[in-house]
Amino acid sequence: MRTAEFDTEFVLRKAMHAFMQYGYAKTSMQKLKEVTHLHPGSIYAAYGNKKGLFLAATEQYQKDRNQQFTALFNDQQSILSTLKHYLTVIVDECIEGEVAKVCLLTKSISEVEGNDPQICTVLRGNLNAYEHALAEQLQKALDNNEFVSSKSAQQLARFLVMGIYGIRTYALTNQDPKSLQQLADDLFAALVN
Amino acid sequence: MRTAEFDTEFVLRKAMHAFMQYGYAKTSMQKLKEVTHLHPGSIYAAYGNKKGLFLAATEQYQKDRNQQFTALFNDQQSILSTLKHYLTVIVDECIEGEVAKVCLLTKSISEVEGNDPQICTVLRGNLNAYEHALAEQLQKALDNNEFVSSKSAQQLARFLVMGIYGIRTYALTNQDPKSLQQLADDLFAALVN
DNA sequence: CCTTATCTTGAACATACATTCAAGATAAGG
DNA sequence: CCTTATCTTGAATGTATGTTCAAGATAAGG
Repeated sequence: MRTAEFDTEFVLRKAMHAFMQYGYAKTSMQKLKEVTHLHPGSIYAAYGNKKGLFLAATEQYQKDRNQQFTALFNDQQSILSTLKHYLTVIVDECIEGEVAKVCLLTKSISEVEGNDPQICTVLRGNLNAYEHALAEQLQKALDNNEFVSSKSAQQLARFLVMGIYGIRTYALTNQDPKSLQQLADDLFAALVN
Repeated sequence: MRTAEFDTEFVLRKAMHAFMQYGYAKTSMQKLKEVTHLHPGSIYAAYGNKKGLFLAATEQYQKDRNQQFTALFNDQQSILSTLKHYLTVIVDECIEGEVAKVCLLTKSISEVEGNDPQICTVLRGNLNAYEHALAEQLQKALDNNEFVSSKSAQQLARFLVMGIYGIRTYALTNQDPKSLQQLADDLFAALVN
């Protein structure tokens, strides 16, 4: 008998970043070999194929994101102030030089849509879960009377994710931090008004 | 002497739709051959290579989009009501079955970012021009006193394109027409309030 | 109507890709 | 300490890709 040697989280995070940078199609097995320090045999033994590795990397991404999200929203601040802070975190991520300049989920679903329905379904599920998590927080904020709104938490969450997706896409055309932060501020204001 | 036989606009629109459906990397020359009814020699003679064909298709896309935009905003309606209508047009486009389900520019820049700076620069230019065109319309609406705002036309336009990018991305996760239309309505309301 | 320049055709090419596999290495069990 | 199961290694494979090119076809000019 023998146990696997490589660190799964290390491998998946390295793969994840390659997929974020180059996209699904343009991240070659060659590249994945290099960044993970794994030989083809090991990759195929552990994940089946490139798609399997991608889906595993996606899962790791979702885990890491969830942890970041929970850590932020489990502090003792008001939900709204945490949300405002969360938006600035996203803005910072969008700026050149960050490790996670884009969202792996939206970038991948945009690329793969029309090519691989299976991957799309997985990504859609993850993104819907994200929207749901935001809706939960907004519902709590409404319950706490942190703000009032004519809209439901679900509708507010939908608007919020739309804005977040929009900021991330806009950042591909304009890297000016002030413009991005202003978008985040305008989005927040539109939400609570 | 001899003149080229194929219809440039036909070819570019066919290529354009293939790139929209499959993305830049996953649209093979094989596929482009099929949809354009052109043989490799003709494609390479006319456009140099796959990238050249893509850039030409992008140019055609921009032309077609500009025409649609100008046609909409040159009617005699108020700018705001035209804008509201424009948003519903975009929502309709997002729904499965439409010829142009996604925006070629944002889809491509998202995919190619990190792979091909040259293509990115071209796409960024096109998207900035789009933002600028919206800013012009909003400035006119402000000048006409169609609405008042504490924000500049430029800031409003930025928020608007963010929303449009966001709706298009959100549509990849949720195809429900009512949800999408509601997003468009909320976006419009956030803009003019 | 012949010439010539240019376009069309499609087979051929080199490369890059995802994937496989057999040989070698190594950790756990007895 | 030997056995055996499993992991690691990396060369090899087949396929798909973008691209080239020489031969054939055809429209314009004289």
